Amino acid sequence: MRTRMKDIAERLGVSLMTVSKALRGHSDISEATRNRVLACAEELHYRPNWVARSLVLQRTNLIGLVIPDLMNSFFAEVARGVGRVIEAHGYQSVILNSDESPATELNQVQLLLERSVDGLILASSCSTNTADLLAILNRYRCPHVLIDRLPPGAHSHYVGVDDAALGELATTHLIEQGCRRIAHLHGPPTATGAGRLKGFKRALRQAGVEPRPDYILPARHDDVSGYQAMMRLLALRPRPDGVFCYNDPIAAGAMKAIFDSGLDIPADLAIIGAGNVHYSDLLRVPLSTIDQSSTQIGESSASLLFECIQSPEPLPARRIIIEPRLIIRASTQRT
Amino acid sequence: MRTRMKDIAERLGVSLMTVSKALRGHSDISEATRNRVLACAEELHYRPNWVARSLVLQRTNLIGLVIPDLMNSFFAEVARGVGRVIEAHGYQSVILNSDESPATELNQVQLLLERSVDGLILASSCSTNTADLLAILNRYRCPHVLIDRLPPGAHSHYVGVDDAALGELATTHLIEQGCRRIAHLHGPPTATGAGRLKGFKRALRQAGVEPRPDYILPARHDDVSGYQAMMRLLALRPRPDGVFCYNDPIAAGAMKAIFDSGLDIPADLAIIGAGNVHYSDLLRVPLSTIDQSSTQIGESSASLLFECIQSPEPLPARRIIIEPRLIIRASTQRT
DNA sequence: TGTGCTAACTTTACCGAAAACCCCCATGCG
DNA sequence: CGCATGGGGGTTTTCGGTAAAGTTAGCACA
Repeated sequence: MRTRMKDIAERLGVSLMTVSKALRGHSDISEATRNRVLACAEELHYRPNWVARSLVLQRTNLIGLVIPDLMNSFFAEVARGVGRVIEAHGYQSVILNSDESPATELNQVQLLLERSVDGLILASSCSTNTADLLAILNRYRCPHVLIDRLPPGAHSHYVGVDDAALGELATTHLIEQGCRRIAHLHGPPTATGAGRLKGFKRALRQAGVEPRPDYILPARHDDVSGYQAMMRLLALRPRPDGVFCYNDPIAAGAMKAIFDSGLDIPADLAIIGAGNVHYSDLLRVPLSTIDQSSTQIGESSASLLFECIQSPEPLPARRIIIEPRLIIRASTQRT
Repeated sequence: MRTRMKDIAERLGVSLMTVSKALRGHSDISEATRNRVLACAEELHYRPNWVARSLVLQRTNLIGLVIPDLMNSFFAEVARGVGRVIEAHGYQSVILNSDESPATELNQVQLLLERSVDGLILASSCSTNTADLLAILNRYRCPHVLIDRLPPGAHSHYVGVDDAALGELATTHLIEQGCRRIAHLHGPPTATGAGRLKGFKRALRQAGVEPRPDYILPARHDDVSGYQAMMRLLALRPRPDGVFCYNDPIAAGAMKAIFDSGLDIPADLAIIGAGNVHYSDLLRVPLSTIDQSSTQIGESSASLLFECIQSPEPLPARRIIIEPRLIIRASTQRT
């Protein structure tokens, strides 16, 4: 049986409250008593029970982290960044994988709130139907920070990259590398996906090229879907000579499709992704990508969340927008 | 303010207990009363408070998952497998990254136990000094399953691959591919690392080759350390012509080192890893590896953990050993 | 001698839910 | 009419800890 404060109190013949105060270094306990309590606690291996403490303090020291895909190294890095910051504050995180499903996500958020997590960091897979999600978040008045994806209509704290700028940066780079028939494999229909698509189109128009609808195809979010989408793209005539992919896993899958078709990267097609996952550099052809400072997103969102948690009243919504950085590797270097 | 059962009770003019029973479908509440309670709960958006429930039920519906490196897709896949099983049971997981540090891990396990998690799944980074860890686990009598790494002296439940068999399988494959000067980059000094090393040596001796000590070098667990270790290996004369790497990230880093040195894979050196992370196939040269059924490890360990949680008394320690499977790709195909 | 103050504890209330146990009244039956 | 039965609910205690409000003894001071 686990030792409780009560056990220590009985053993020492003092009241429970004395033990409680002594353990927390309260001032009105004598040095002698405190030492007796501490020694006894040590001897009985006393450890506080966080559930009980949470109930009375109305604080669980737990935050929820909901992300769409832990297998994507981008989000794994975000999680690591979050973990580093919160563990330094004595917090831990419940990490949930929504698998890009808005329904699953809604359910997971609901459960986290029932658990009374002190805060929430959420990379939402919601696209259009965000009302329910936002309603729940508001009802619980639970501090939360959205990351990577900002659902339309949300006026929450947000940390992420400027997606239109990201799309423009990637696409412009392809144009500068001499690509003329540029395609886009877009991801899930989130604000992030929409922003990148918008930047893609804007860059093309700025270069005097009208985006071709048949060059814009949906993928999901993983390499398998990237492979499939790329195969369909390769069947088109004229074939694209450059592809901007929503993220690196899709780009990696797309590259595999290109090799399997006997084509060359970047000679036949240039490829660029987004996210700069750590293995991009190790791929068959090192992948050009747009860095989104994944670890920094994690750390910043966690820090921001703590400000919210510590603030007695809600803070005005803050947006931390990270500048996308172009990482040029072999997959786009045609010269 | 969040709705409590008490609020419903007051609003309806019944006792708190009536509400509690009605919500849980207890038999001694009339249909009429139950419906009134349910309607009111709906109207006030009542949601149970899990902290309070945990305190009285002595059950948090939370399990702890401690892994050495979430950035390694192998462990991300394990986490996904665990998540799938436990969420179906209404559980969630607190995921912690020990970063291959035994001290961090010990601390994290301690904290999880203070949180009264109902169970623990642990891929321990402990090598020699496992006494503290095992003592704590035993003291709390918290059901736990070790995965991937079985510390010496532990008589806990375990799910993992037969590491000696894995090392032997990988090394034998290199021998069969015609490699004669075979090196090994071993990982952290865990039982897993030791087992793979043992299998490596055994395979060599079976082929009548005495393992050369200078061909056995330590790496940590990530691609960066794999790169560095490989660079040292490449400086040796005669140069190895085959390398078995502790895991895929190390192998990926090693491959990069080989390319950076202007050598060819597999013509100059054949490389094999372990873990079969999902991007192995997308690397510069698709990586041969040993599959460890990561998702299955996650699912099996979670299922086993639930058996422990549900069993009134401790189950005899069970070991689920998964057979390693050889995945042959280009990095070892010399013919 | 009485008063006030303070150090060092103790008591009481509470956090939100669940379980054990008690209670009241209607009904049935001999 | 008296008693057992049971449906439908209420009271109290418990979980392990915290906060605020007592309580007691000892000492200083007028």
